[in-house]
Amino acid sequence: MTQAAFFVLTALADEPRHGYGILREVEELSDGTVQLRVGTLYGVLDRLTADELIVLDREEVQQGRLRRYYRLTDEGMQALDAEAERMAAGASAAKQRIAEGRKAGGTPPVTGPGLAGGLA
Amino acid sequence: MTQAAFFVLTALADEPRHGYGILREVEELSDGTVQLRVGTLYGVLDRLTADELIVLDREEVQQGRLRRYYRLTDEGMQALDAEAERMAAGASAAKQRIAEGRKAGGTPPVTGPGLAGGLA
DNA sequence: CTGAATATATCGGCTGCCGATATATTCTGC
DNA sequence: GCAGAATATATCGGCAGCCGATATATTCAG
Repeated sequence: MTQAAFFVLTALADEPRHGYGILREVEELSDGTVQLRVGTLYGVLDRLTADELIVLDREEVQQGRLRRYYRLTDEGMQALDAEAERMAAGASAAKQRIAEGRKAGGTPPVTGPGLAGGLA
Repeated sequence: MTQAAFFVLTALADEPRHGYGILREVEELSDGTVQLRVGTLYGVLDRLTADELIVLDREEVQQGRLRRYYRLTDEGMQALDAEAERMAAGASAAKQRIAEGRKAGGTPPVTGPGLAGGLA
């Protein structure tokens, strides 16, 4: 599962949303750190639909604008749950290793010699 | 940052490793859920080196086989830390939404200023 | 009327993952 | 001694997927 797909599923996890709504929701729920692009969205939506992780819930015409709402399937919910689990485990493993690396002495705080040059 | 890059950085977080060692370490630390491929590895290694997130630590010839050890730079450590934070936050957000979606219209979540982001 | 926001969708370029492939040494089993 | 697996490096081409640019259409603010 790609990052984009994960965040689309997450945005749909609590309630059905339409494309543009997903775009804003992803940015909001990630605190602005993830910016799902328009060009990415529809490809992801098509793939997730083909994989039956989401389905077209309904179409509404509101104020002259078409809104196409998608929602998670049970399979999509399970996939998201599993992926969230993997991500949490990965993040946890990384943090643990960072801590181990710091105390392991193998990484002396190299703020001395090499840092003067900075980036090349 | 791609998934592959994240796991390579994680594998290097506690101590320097060589390519083949990274391959096995990623599989082990992810409990077999992530399988970093050989064809993926060297591209990732080159990119991370170009970005100065890792550096070539040393080269050893052990039992006739060349071992090329890489280690994290300070910048790489910071990047990994930041990425782990983002992943933890993403996983946490997903799980929270799954719960909200399941109870579907229950008590609105009172997420105050201190969001449940799983901060370290 | 213009520009921004809302809302949909497509296309081409580029990045990046992965299977296949190549090379070389050591170790295990027969 | 030889075959096959494991260790260890690296490259290449195909394909999937992200993203900027672009197009269309309506509503709202100025």
